[in-house]
Amino acid sequence: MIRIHNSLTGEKEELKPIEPGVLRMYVCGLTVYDYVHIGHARMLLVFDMVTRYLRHRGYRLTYVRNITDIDDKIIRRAAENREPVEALTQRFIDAMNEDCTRLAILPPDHEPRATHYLPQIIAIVEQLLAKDYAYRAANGDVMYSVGRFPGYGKLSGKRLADLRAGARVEVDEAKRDPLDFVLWKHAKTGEPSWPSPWGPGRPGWHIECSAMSTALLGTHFDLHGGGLDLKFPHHENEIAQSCAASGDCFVNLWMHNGFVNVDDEKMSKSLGNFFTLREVLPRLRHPEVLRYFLLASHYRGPINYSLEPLDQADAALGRLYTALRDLPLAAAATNDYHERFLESMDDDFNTPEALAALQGLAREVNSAKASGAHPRAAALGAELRELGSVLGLFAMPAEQWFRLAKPALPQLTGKVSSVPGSQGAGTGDSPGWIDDEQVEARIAARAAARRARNFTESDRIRDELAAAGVVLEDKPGGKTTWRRA
RNA sequence: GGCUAGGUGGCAGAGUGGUCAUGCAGCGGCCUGCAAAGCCGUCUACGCCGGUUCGAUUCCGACCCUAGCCUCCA
Repeated sequence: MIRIHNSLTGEKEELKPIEPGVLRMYVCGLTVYDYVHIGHARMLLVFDMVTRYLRHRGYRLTYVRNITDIDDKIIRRAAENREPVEALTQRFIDAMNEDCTRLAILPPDHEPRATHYLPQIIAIVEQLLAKDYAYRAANGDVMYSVGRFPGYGKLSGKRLADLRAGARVEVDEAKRDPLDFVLWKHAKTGEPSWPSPWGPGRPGWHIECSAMSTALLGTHFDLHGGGLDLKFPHHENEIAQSCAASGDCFVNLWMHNGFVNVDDEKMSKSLGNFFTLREVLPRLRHPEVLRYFLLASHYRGPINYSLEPLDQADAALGRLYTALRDLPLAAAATNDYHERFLESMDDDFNTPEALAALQGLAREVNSAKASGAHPRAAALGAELRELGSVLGLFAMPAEQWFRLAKPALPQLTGKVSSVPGSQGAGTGDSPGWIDDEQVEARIAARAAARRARNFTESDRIRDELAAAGVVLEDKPGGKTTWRRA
């Protein structure tokens, strides 16, 4: 039984598919006017993990993650760059896809773009107008009338009166109620616009998601996700729009992932303290390190981006790969750790606990190896690899992991006033770098010295390699393996 | 001000009414020519004050502190 924390009720609930064996999930994706930062990466990764796990559990899941490719910031950025909106958005969509590929984030089944769904958006606004949930404001915008929707505030635990009292924004003249939000913005000169029954304009942000989710998943589906910051007002508004338009109950379970913080402060574009994936990834041994780091905390809690935990993730993942090393192929064994892994994941995707199970499994593998129980080690190792892959880990053979070096680039931390470039990235051009063949040759020379019991010489070679970032490990039987530090 | 999450050992981070999270780091041992890796063992914990209880880090209440949302934001 899979239990998931539902933001709507604040409690863990059993996952009950609307249609047996089938799940439909919509996740609010990115607004594309800049590169993907670590906060985005966490959201992408969390729902990638959810997707992988639910499918592992046998559900036929349809995963939709939208792209907002028209909004104020996009228009502003395009104007600053003196480039067409479409060129800007396409550039960053391509960049996002590249970043996702690097992080082994599976593509969603559908990735709708707001500008491709104008007819659906217009249709749902018309429905809302017809049902009197919306009105045409004096300035030409179409507004949603929040007061007309009884359930407003349920998701975010807010009351209309509190919201009105706490309103810190200048009340827009066009609004009947300060909490009303825009469904359709009338066109301003020089801005992209589409024809509509209310004249040329463009959609408001919230209505896009209602239109796209309904178009692709229907008026009632299982799961809806996104970052915690979207809970209010974005998701609250989505509920108001979709429920009012369709009369259906929209979404069963709402999931929200926690933030990535820097110096215990939220990382965001507006605060200017964000790190893009393009800055961070070249500083890691492999993107899997970031995946491990993010999975090592529960998806709903905050996570603080800093160097030490990233190094710890590197070491912890390396430990897993060490267990996987030098194992023949075998059928996976099932054991207590397998059970523990599933139980942890079933319990609201407790990935830290699931990783602990993988670590326990790794210890079993190592013990079996040490005691010479090779078939058992191989079977447990196969199990470890299989479970890890459910979390998107172990994308490469173990041996390959140990050929990767931890880049010697300055790390990104603290407030970013000026972001260091990623020049000098790559493993091949660090000072003192020696390639794999040279390493093998030195190891052969050392082996000869050791056979001659010339330990002065063999230790000299080992020190020499250590200086080049290569660590040797002598195995029983005279074999020597190596890894990059 | 309103609402919502949190405060766990040197670090990160799970979890639980009374035996173990886990990883990194430390220490001791085994292994090794010496190392490294691995294995075994081990030391630092549950914000503060009360209450419930045979017993609370875990339940309840007050307090302190932190973050987030209430405005675009994963």
